Amino acid sequence: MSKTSQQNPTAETNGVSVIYTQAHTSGLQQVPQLVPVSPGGGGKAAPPSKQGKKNSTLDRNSDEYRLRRERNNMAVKKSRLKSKQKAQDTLQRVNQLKEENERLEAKIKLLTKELSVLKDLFLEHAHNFTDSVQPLGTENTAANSEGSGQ
Amino acid sequence: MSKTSQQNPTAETNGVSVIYTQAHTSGLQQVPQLVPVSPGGGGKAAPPSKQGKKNSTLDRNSDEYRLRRERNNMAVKKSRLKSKQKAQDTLQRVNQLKEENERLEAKIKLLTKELSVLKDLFLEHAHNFTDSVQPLGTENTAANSEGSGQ
DNA sequence: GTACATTGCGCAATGA
DNA sequence: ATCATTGCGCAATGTA
Repeated sequence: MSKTSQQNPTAETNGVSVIYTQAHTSGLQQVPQLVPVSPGGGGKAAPPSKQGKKNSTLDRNSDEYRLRRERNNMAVKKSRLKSKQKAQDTLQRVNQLKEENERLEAKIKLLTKELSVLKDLFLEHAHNFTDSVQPLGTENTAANSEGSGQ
Repeated sequence: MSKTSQQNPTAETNGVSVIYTQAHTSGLQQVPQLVPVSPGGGGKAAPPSKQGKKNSTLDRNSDEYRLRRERNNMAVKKSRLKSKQKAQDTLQRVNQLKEENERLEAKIKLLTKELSVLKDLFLEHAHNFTDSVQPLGTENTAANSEGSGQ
């Protein structure tokens, strides 16, 4: 169910993303200087009207912009890694708990059996036991003290 | 830790994505017909060389393209929802297991105590017990049958 | 080969 | 202003 491929890490998938990640640093500046609406992902680009202010700093060509983008990309990667790690941990926790559960159930089974044996032994010789005890004192036989629990 | 905002569902975040999701249907067709390298997300667009074949059907203007894209977008959304659901289920499973664990531990505690009481009782009257039993037969006293073995 | 499912990635909005 | 999260769309890849 998938686990064998997983695109290239960091680098590009075909040979373009890199350009945008490093281009501005070198002299490649192949950035489209006339992008109409940004065909890419969740990106926007140019609200039909209203661009007479901070556009200078926010425009795609700005170094500021690229810097911000790159930093955010790092943050995103980091965050996603963390998220995946957490998910994996949770999954592991489930297995851990399942194991412990089995362990506990086994122990319960054992204790229950042990208890049952002792109780049977008690009943089996209850008469001899009480016969020999009752006459001597007035002690509590407690044959039913804790019964069969909850 | 986030849960209050969550951008607009389906619709746009600022007023552009919609164009790409529906534009071709209406008459807006503001698609950039000269996109150089695709400034968007993981998108590529034009491997420096080699485009003399299926580009006609794959080009951004193609209705086929938009159809495929839209379908994939749906699939992606669905897949991500499923993924999140699963994660949540896993988390819930953890809590469930933790509860059961506590329940089991409590039971073990109870059983242990019960057993301890019975054993004490046994030892307390062991002599009387054996006195009355041994003479009759050669039965196993079993006072240590299961000991404290875990 | 088509259709859907997953996954890595970058963008932008928004939370902290 | 900085980083962290999150919804979203794209494209590659996997699966049926």
